[in-house]
Amino acid sequence: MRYLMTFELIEAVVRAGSIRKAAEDANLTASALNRRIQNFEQEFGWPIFERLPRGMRLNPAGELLMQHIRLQRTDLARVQSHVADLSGERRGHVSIACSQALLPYFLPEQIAIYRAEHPGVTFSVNVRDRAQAERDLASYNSDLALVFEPVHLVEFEVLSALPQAVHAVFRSDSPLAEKSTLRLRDCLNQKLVLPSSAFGVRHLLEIGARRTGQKIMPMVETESFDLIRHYVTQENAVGLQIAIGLDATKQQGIAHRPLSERDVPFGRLLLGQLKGRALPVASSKFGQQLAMALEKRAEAEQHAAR
Amino acid sequence: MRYLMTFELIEAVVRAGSIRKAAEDANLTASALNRRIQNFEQEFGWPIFERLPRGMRLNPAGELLMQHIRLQRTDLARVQSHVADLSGERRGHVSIACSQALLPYFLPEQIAIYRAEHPGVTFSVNVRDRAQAERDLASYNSDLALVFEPVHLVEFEVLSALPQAVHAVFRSDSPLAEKSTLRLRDCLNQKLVLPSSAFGVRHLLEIGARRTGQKIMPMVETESFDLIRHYVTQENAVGLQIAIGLDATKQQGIAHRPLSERDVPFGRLLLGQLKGRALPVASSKFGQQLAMALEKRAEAEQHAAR
DNA sequence: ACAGCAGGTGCGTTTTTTGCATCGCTCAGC
DNA sequence: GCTGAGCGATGCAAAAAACGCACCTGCTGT
Repeated sequence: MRYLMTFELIEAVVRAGSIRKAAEDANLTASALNRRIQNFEQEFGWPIFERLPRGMRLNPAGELLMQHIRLQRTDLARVQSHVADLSGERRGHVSIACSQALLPYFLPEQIAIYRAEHPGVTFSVNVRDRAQAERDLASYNSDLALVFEPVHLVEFEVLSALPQAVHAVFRSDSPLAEKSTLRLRDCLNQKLVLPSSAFGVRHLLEIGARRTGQKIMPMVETESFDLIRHYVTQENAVGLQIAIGLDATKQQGIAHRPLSERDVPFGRLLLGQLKGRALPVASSKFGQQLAMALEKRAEAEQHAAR
Repeated sequence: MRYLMTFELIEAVVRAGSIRKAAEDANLTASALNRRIQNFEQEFGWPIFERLPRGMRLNPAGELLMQHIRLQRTDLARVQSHVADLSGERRGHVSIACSQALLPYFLPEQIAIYRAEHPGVTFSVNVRDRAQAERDLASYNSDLALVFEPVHLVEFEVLSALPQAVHAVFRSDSPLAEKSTLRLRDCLNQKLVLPSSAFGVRHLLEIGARRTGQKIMPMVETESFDLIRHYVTQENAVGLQIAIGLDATKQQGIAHRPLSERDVPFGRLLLGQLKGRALPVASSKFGQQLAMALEKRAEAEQHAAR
């Protein structure tokens, strides 16, 4: 889009930190870029950059303008997406920020289902911790967020919620597999493989441990849910994570059982978008599909619990 | 804004209905304008106009684009307003759609109060009936709406509400002035000067008349509240409108009394904006001032009723 | 049949944007 | 305390984009 060029160049300067570097990235001379920015500031009415000896930095007015630029671009994308939709073939791009637990089974399956219907739609999946996922929405870097136990929930519009029990995962020959529900004390005297404290699962466990006066002493602590799932097959240990990241039928040699809600509270897996934002067609429809899938899963889990 | 020129030209074509007329309005030749639009459509990816033998009309894609254009422009105005605000002097423009009853006393006073604080802020006040005020918000033609008994209330975010009794207005020497509250039947046997049926006051009166089985037979029916107020000084007649449009201390020779709520239900005077929209600073602050003024008035009226 | 008005186009002219060379300034490193 | 590298700003000529003019085709109402 030619008429958006100035905005793109401004963003390039923000990224690069100086006109000269940005000009190089954009295949322009520094002088041309410099002039565009000066002209824009004149039209806009105020400077948007601070001129520092070592480059350019946005001033407060520039920060406000950047919000506008991002909104503008994503809204244009939304319009184009709508237009593409009403002219037949659905095209577009869906960007989703999600917790790690969604990566192994749930999201790949859902994306494949959607793309089977609409091959013209592309996806970007970004792993974000529960705080950063919300920031991603607010900066228009992601259309949707699917996160376990989000932190702030301001500017976060919940599209669907799925209660999730914390599950213990272990070798399928472990005696723990004999029970259908585990107590926290069943796990705490085992060798533990846990997510680090930035994660929602760990947060819930700490709550549970505090409530029952027990102490959590992990043997291995990691940021990788993948490592947790695989480590328990190496050593006879117990890992803890949420149900949606586990599927014993798909990984040989492991089993998992929920922890009783009496010991560890349920967490919530939330699907959401930025409050008040109108999503592009593809993102909106994919969000609806996810919401339905989550609901179906909620029913299935409720049924299994009875 | 130079980079918005294309959008303005597109709007001009939409308004004028043809390239040639729009070109004349914009001090351009038809060929130049034609090229800009063709270039834009190429960049956008789809045609946005239908080419008719008698001119141009937006196609569905164009309608979607127009929404984007309007949003874009108002959001830019919001950003500029914010920037102006943080650089000291508050500037900007407030556009408000309002019912006729606000014109004589309430709005002039409020605007004057605001402009005494912030002389850099300009206003546009548009009289709209209760349905059109809501359309004005939706099309970004007005920032705020202050309307009596709005119709749909979809996309309408209520900022403040003031219950309003219907008042009878008459010459100050009328015997009606002796009572503090009037019954509907006190008025219906007088010569009546009423707003026409598009107005909320009339709507409430019809409800009241139907409820009490009486019949409304106006002698003069008008769209001008101003005429109502002045006519009653000419002939010994009774006019009906809402309290906020009346102020006996400011117009000599007239008096007004509320109709009892038992006969005619209270209406609601609502201050609102488009749902989810972020207003420019000036409009937002003026909205807050209006809300406070309405609340103060509500308290005063409640006090007077006791 | 024809006048009137619509959008589209080829081409020369005008305006805007760009690239190059260069200036003045700041600051890290010797 | 000097120096050189890096920064933004600017004068000027070249390149690119936008524009105005003249003219085309197509449709419609009379």
